[in-house]
Amino acid sequence: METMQGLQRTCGCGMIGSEQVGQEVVLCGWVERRRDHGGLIFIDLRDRSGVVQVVASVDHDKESFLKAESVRNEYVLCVRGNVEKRDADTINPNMPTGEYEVYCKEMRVLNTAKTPPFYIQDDIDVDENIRLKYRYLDLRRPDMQRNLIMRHRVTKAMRVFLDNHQFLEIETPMLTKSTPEGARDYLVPSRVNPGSFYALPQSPQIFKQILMVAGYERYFQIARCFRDEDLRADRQPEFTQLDMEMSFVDQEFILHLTENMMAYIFSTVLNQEISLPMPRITWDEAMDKYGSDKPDLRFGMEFKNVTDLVKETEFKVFRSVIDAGGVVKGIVVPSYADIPRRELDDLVEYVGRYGAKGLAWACFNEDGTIKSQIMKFLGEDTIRQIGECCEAKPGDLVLMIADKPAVVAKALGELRLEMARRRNLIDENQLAFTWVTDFPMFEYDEEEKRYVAMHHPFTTPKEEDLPKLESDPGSVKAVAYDMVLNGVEIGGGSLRIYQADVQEKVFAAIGLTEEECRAKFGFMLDAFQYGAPPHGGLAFGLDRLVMLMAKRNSIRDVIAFPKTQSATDQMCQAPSTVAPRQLKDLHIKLNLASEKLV
RNA sequence: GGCCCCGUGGUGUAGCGGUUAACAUGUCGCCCUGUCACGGCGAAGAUCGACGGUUCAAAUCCGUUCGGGGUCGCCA
Repeated sequence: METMQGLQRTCGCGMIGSEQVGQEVVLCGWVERRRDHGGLIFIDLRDRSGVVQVVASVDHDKESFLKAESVRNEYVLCVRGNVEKRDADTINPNMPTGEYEVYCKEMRVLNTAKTPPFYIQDDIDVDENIRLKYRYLDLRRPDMQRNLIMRHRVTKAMRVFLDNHQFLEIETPMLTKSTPEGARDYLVPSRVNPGSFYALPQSPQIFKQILMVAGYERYFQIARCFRDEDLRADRQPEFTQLDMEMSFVDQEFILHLTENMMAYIFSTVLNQEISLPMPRITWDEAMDKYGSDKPDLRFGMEFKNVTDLVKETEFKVFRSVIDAGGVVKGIVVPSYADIPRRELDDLVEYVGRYGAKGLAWACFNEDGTIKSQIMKFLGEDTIRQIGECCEAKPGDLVLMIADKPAVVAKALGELRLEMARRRNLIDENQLAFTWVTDFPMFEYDEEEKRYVAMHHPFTTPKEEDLPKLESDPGSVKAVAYDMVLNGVEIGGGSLRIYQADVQEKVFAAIGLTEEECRAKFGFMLDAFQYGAPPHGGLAFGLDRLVMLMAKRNSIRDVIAFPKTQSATDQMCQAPSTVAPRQLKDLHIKLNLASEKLV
């Protein structure tokens, strides 16, 4: 094996261009491919900047040619040679550096490599498990490098923008106090305090609010957060937020500032302009029209409420739903009146997964005729009225669900998305941002039989709803907002409560006693008695944002070392058992079911 | 906790009661001076995730289990 002694890298492989022609360069990188033609060997040399073709031939340098014969994929090389423009008939138009090549004068094999389990290139089709086990090879692939480079550029743009707006980056603790409400905490046992545990933060929420009390006025942090819940394609047990908080501002200021930041990020990183201001929709309207608090606005298909048209019907299915306080809503699928019967059956099953007990359909055929399985119950006139209400044109399909409002929202909302995907109605290049505002303050938890904070209990209720905190908590709206992009929640926040009497009422509404409040966040309530300024903020999910910007389907593709669905790290095999001595130090005694003991 | 999909040479797949377990690619050897998914010739490489059952016979059927993915619940 050789060293780089005496050689200094001059540029990246992907940087080779017209300026270097005729010059001697020193390149370092990995062998992507070797093509051996006998007396002439081509090596595609790759580093972070890209790939360039290195030529080793007996005519130029016998010694490096002999080394090139023994080189294999992913060997680490240092090459000294001259950059030449290729002859016109040997140019490779598929390669950014395809007009040039480097004639090898000296080759050093800095390291060998085992044959990798998969090719280090884009568009590979390899089991995710293998990719995660050999993450260092997966990360060597150009598209993964692009993703992580993009992630870096996004965080850099955030820092530049926020610094320009007088924000300070301040770190908050990783070892902190377990908070009630919300997700399960990851716990860390304390050695010096037997029986006590730290929690890893679910978010820096309380600390950033205390920083406002402490007079820092504008704070941000690119913060790691932890939640011990089940994983999804867009959910990891540890993830990263851009966390922000600011004092002496109102909702308008926060929305304006952060949407400008988002425009700056997209402009800087992707060279894409976002038109501002972003559209806004209230939570009530979003639920009413799209059945979701994170509507995908890249396409229409808004819900139409047809309850009034069918409320007098004798049709038992609708009748009983409406009598029980339910609604009947429909969506129009454009130009799909000729939907196959089999697909309709399939859709019934699809909405069933989201709790809908059935699916009513009406095909408004091109020739003016109508086909519907509920025609015989409602009559043609009513079906035509439904069509008019939904603004269905000839050739369109109307799909309807009758159920409790929450079930209609969920099932019809998912159906709307599914039909848009199936009918190819989504423009993948569109960026549909929207703010969703005026979230409910509380939602009712059926399991615990009490109200819980929808956002978190430090969110301020809308001023005009304060009188309803005790009498009708379910109707209280909060000064809370989410930023949504293409149907994905990428950020959310609120104005916070800074007055003790309001905070007390909110705690009371979610059934927290005074003692519980003291025990859980007495320190925060204390802090707020020493001059808490009005403040608010929000947090962006960095992983999801970068995932959307990089057009990936999973946040695992924009996280260097992600975990699998069972929250394990396939590369380093975490979590793992520990030595009895470590447990003893931590005062921990395991109590595993006997069959799980080794 | 529920539901769905996947697991066969290094990698990706085919095979779905009896096959010499097939194909592509990679790997190794020899040849090749303009390739770029180079090419030609040859070779090696799998007890079909694991365990148990049914059967004369199991990669194939059944059960259990492990691992991966998607999703519902969950995720203030």
